[in-house]
Amino acid sequence: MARVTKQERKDGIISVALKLFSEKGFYITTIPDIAEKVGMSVGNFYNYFTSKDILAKELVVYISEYIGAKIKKINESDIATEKKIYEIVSMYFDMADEKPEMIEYFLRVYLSNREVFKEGCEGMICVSAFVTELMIFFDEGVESGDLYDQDFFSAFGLFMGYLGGMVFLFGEKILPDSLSSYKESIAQNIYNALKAR
Amino acid sequence: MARVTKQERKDGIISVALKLFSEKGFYITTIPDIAEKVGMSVGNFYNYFTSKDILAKELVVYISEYIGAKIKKINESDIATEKKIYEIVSMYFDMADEKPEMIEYFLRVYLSNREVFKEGCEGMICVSAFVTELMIFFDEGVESGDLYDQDFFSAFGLFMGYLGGMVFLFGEKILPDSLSSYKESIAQNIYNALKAR
Amino acid sequence: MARVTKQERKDGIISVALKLFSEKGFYITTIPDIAEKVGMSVGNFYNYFTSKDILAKELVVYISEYIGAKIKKINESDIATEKKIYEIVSMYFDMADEKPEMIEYFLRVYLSNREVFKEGCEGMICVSAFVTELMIFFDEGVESGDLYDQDFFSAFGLFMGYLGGMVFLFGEKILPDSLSSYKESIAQNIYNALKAR
Amino acid sequence: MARVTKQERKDGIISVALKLFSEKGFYITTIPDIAEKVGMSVGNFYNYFTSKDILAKELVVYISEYIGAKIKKINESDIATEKKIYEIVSMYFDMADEKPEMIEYFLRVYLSNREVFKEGCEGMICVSAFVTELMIFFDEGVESGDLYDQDFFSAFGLFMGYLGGMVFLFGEKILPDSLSSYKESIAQNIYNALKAR
DNA sequence: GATGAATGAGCTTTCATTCAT
DNA sequence: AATGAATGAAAGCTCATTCAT
Repeated sequence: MARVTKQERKDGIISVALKLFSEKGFYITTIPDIAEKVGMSVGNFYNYFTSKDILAKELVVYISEYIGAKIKKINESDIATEKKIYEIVSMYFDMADEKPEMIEYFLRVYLSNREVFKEGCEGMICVSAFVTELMIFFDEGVESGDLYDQDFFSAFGLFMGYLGGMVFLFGEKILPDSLSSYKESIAQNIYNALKAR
Repeated sequence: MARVTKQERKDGIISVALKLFSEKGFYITTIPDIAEKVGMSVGNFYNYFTSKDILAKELVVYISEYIGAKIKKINESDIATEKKIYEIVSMYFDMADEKPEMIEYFLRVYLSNREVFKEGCEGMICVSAFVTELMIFFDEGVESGDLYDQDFFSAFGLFMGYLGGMVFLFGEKILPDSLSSYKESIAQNIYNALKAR
Repeated sequence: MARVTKQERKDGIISVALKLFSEKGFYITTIPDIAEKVGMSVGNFYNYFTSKDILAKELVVYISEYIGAKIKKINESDIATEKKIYEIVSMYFDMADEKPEMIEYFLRVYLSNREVFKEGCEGMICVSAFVTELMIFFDEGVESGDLYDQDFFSAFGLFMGYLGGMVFLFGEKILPDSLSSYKESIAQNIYNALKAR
Repeated sequence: MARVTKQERKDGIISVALKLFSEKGFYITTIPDIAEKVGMSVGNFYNYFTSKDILAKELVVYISEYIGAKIKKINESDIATEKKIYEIVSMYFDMADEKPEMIEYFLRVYLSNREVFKEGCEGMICVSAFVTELMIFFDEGVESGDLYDQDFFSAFGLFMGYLGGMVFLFGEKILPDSLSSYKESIAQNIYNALKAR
């Protein structure tokens, strides 16, 4: 009778790797580091992920799907576009507070180590779950007449760049206040930038 | 007569390192890589920079001062705040076009490899030249009644996150058009977000 | 069935390192040198000793305990103090003949490379097993009325300095005869110097 | 008008090298270290000593002659052999107090780094000035009937091993008292060991 | 004599990955 | 599935020595 199933082991690795990669960086974190913290042998690690790079890529997909699901829920809720913006900002900042690994991994590992994701994550492949939902949000906002009809990437860059930037500043302990306290003003700024004119 | 002065050598290293670090990443780029491309021996490299980390830190300062000077000029010009925003966006995107190493270094090396900059670049020390100028821009905009008086970091995060995000998308070859073509709409979005209300 | 146990591997390294360090010196001997002679890879060496310095320190302790045990046996034997001196001299010279690495390591590596042993071997920490036994010998000699009651370190310096000096001269091939042939006269000299007066 | 003569420069190097080699060890001390402390360029250093090894060898000769001269004076003085022993011990310990570099260099550099002195200092070549004087001391002592007629090297090993051992213990800060306070008892011990019987 | 930038071999150490058990 | 010893290429960095000026 196995103590842990294969999936549980995999989840264990994902959880530990996310933490270590986001805290110490991709190159600083070693496979022995991860294996030890998971409580398994180095050799066995390779039964679950065939390389360090593969692990890194699976992590992006994992996060993308996780955030994508959250945005999907917001998209499907019956609230105004302006409110949706607030909800997305709120969700993002709450996550940065509660599961900082995810956002930090995104910012510090995925966005920065091109070499690692070059093969297998071309364009937005590994991140499509999450991008697609934002696309839906934006399209619906335009369709409903709430948002100005502009290039999607400009809107996307604003949204994600802004949120990422704030989380980054927070991570650097540069922000004077909690992330939460910025939710309102930032949602407002985004809405002002994107709203129909 | 000396072929190259000491300063020229140093500049050569800076230029090559900027290119390699931003293209291949900090950890992938080796000192032998840099030395070879500069055309000097590994040992001699260390006569100019006492460690790889030190080199990385000097590069941030170098870039920060470079961009800071550009923004300073815009700050000092006699144009409306809205126009200034456009000028900054324009300068940033032009730089990303012509000297992509600088922006890329910022995004991919400085912002991501915390370990490297932990000691010596605490907070915004190494980046102050550039942050200070943006602060001045913002303060003057508020004072003149053009911009809404909000937390500086929120405005800063919007500005830099947005621009960084767009350059990132461009670097990933995800943008359908040139960066230049986005100047107007992005400047507009930023202005809409920050303007007095 | 495992070819070699982990302890056997460690012993193999100790034995080879002792030989090389004592013959060629600490700085001249490289880890690749050691690994090759043991028949293992450089990387694997570090699974047994986490650094060259650590190896050096473990070697001193190893030798100190080895010699300490020998002296202990002599201390516990039921013979006169004068005879004990002879036995110690004899044991020391025999060792210098049969396992010259040990004594040479002591003289040429431990006593000379302060930098290496500064941290972790302060005072006589790494060498206490052996010093303690000599202390016991001396105390018992004084107590039994055989030895003159003087400062321990003076007696210690005489004993070890003298023996070390002779082994050194021998190692330099300066001595006209074998070490063995000096046993009697040197034991006599030591006894004359230390005996009750 | 030259500020310093060639010989003065050489003396400067000798003095600095002696200090650094004895304090930090032969391999830890670099030529740039020495050159800087002397106040000259690395390149110029090589105009005075053609290699690091050569410098090391010249230093031994220098010290050997220095100590040899001191012993010579004692040898030539009109005092009893017992008193001469005391004078030599006293001179040695005073030197260890006032110019510790010399003794330390002997113990930690010359006696330990065989590789360095292998060629050019075979046997006792580099150290003959000093050994010769001790030999004279011993021969005269025997001739005068004060000392027991035994193998010179045994007497030499006792003398130098003992003194070296004490200075070593002192250098390690293991001795409870000053070296000076041991002069009497050690001279006594040596005399007891060597005197006619 | 004097300078110090330049060389390059070589050192210690790390780590992704493999594989016999 | 699981272990962890083993591999070996490669990294950052040092330093004795040279040589153009």
